[in-house]
Amino acid sequence: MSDDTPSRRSSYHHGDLRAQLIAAVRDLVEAHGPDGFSVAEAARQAGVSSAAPYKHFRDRPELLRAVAAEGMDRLRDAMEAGLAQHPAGSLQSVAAIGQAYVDFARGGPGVFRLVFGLTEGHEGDPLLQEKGSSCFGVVLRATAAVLHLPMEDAAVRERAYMLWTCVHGHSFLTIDRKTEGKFDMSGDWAYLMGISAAILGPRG
Amino acid sequence: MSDDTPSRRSSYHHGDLRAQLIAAVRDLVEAHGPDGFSVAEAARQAGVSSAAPYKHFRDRPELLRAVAAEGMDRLRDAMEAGLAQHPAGSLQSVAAIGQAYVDFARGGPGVFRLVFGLTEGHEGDPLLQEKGSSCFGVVLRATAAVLHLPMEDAAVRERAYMLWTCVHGHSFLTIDRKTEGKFDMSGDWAYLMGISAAILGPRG
DNA sequence: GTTGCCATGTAAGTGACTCTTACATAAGTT
DNA sequence: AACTTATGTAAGAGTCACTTACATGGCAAC
Repeated sequence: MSDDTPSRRSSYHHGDLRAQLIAAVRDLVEAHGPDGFSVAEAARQAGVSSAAPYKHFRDRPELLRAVAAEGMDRLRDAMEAGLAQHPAGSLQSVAAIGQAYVDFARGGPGVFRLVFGLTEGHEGDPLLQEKGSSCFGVVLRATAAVLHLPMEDAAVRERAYMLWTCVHGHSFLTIDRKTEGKFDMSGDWAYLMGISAAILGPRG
Repeated sequence: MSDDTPSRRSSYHHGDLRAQLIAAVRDLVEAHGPDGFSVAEAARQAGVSSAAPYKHFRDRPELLRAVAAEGMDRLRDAMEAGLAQHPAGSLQSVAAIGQAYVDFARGGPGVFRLVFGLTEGHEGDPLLQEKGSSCFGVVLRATAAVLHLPMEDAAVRERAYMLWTCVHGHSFLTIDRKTEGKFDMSGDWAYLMGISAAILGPRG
């Protein structure tokens, strides 16, 4: 897998188990889905006993939550990068955020499902809640710029939420293969520009 | 649970195990999520040994698939009913389909996640694929009526797909509680009419 | 340096789950 | 009445999450 982290163990103690477990779980979730993953298998990949992970994570959900949090950071960074690629206030900047979102989902469906799937005990996790709001903030900012309105405006929140639902739904339908015979887009971009224009108006 | 199906067993054979298992699984999935469900618990609820279900379903995924298929039928019926409540070609008729979709998700998040979640081995199931297309057909029909275009028109497919993604995304974000601080709709109807108007134009 | 603390590892075990195998029971067919 | 088939049980193999008791070694205080 990863060769920059020494899997050979010089001593009794591992030294980097927590990070290596998260990496192993990410790979496993990608390979077998959030349910298919097992703590025992992750421990095996890290070369430790099946009890060792429980020194770093209270239980299975907490381990998954750590992976979800890390994934959400990557998602926000990607959205931010997409936004920065186009002039502020353009429809393209909004579509680019959507493209980053869809790419993230397609590039790692397992983690995406984990991030947005309410896997076991995510409900009230304030960390994930806050990271989610941070992602939405990017959409909010881009929307406000297009509409020439302050971010706090109700219309901005409304339109931003509409955009979010579209892109979220498209991402899920894509990775869940529910779009097979229904609508074969030549690419995501046409779809993303289409909804951006429909929801924010054809200006930009 | 259900009192119309006799759980008392007069004889060695159950007589109605298959249907009763599906009902038990539906309840369990609703109570503990698609992952929290176990075949053993379903068997226990039906009052049979833990090996009995395997006479009716090859494995766990096949049992879940049966529940998903039944759920998809209910979804299509609900969408159809929503469509019929408003004059053909009105934005209301489209919004009503969306409302049925959201209600279905909120009313049974477990089954909804099961239906649209690619749980284990759904990928190529032609039955679910076909039932999904049947659901999309309802949206397609309503969209064509609003746009005064034939169902086969590319624009109709495009707009119908956009509507689907929005409603699907809204449903998922709602049941996954990702919408907490972001956008508190007074109800779904305003949102549904909003996206219908944005995507299909303000006629209707 | 020695001593003791403590974070982090292991071994072994509990109870639950999926799914298999071998067998028992009933119901219909010939 | 005998055969076949559908549908149940009992027992068990293999896996998993998680616990408990114990082992190891890095590090601070002395």
